Amino acid sequence: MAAVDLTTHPGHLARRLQQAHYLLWNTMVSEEITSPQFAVLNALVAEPGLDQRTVGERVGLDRSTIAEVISRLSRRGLLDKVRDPQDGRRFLLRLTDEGTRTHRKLTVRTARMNQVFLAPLSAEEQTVFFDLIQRVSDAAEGLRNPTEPLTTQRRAVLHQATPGENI
Amino acid sequence: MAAVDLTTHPGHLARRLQQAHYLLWNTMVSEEITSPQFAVLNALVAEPGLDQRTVGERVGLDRSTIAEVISRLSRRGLLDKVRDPQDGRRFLLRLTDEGTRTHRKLTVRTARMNQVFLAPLSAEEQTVFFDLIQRVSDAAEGLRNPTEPLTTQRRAVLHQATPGENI
DNA sequence: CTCAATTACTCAGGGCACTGATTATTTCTG
DNA sequence: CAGAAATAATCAGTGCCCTGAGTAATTGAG
Repeated sequence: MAAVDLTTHPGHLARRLQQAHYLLWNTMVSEEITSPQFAVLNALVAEPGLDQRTVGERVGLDRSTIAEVISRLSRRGLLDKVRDPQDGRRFLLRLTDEGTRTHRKLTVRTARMNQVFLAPLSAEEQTVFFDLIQRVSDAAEGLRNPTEPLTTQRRAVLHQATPGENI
Repeated sequence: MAAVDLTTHPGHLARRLQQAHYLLWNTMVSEEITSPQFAVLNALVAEPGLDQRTVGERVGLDRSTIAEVISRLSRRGLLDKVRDPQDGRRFLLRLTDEGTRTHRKLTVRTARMNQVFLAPLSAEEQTVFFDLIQRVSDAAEGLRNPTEPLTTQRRAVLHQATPGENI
């Protein structure tokens, strides 16, 4: 009888929100190209010639995930990967014509989907929605991604242990 | 130059929010038990003896995912799975003592984590945050999960095509 | 009562997401 | 300049998440 109410758990809500979005994307935007893939295309439309790691940073994908996503996009012929002559560690990424066309097409559909997705909220509520989610995400990101090395206080916040217990 | 601003895309924000949560969960709650796994434990504390499908419904996991999650929890000895004598298709699920202990332990840590996660928001903002996310999720869920069979209007909303284009 | 539909679960397959370890290249330092 | 440290990418491993297809058991209609 010590069950908690998950509707007050932001993590659970976040997961449900993403599932809902996934679903809508699938029916309204594309079954081929996923939302993270679109984010990568979009980043490369804005800044052609970025390297893999930086694209990942722009769209919020870690080194392993971005590698997979890019490999799929490359396999589909939507982008080209060439070694940076200036720095042999990097691969420079650039959309193909097909990639650019796909991005343009999906941009339209994505806008429509966002409208449907956000339809339950008024215009002001939508603004608040964006603001609140962003603030929470940024703050959590900041906890992990220290400007200064881990402070004693932040360490305390993150790792306060239940005395004598560990999972 | 037709790149869009992803910070106004709810799907992108939802993904980032979930990533942020995942991270915090890992450092503040458990590296062994995931948030969806905790949700399942929680559902079985509230209603012991549920079958697999119903647990999935309670916590928002589809048939395939719930099967995997439950198989992991069962492998770790946190729950028992027995065939329903009344209905040979079902498996009835029940936490072991170890499962109950784990749930109790994680409940405390989860509460602490939620506090840290939501710290950037005032109390009123937190309420709004929950409300907005829930309304959006429920609405999207409703689009897919028809009470009445698919209406012409909803079909129109979901599948309006760009004339002459398909991905 | 029998056969068809439904229901619970499983399996195969594709994609996202993270960590820890490894490799290749560049950069920094003594 | 040589060796150490840092950086970009890869790989292996685990887990979540969905769809479509398949299996076994139950239910329901004729």
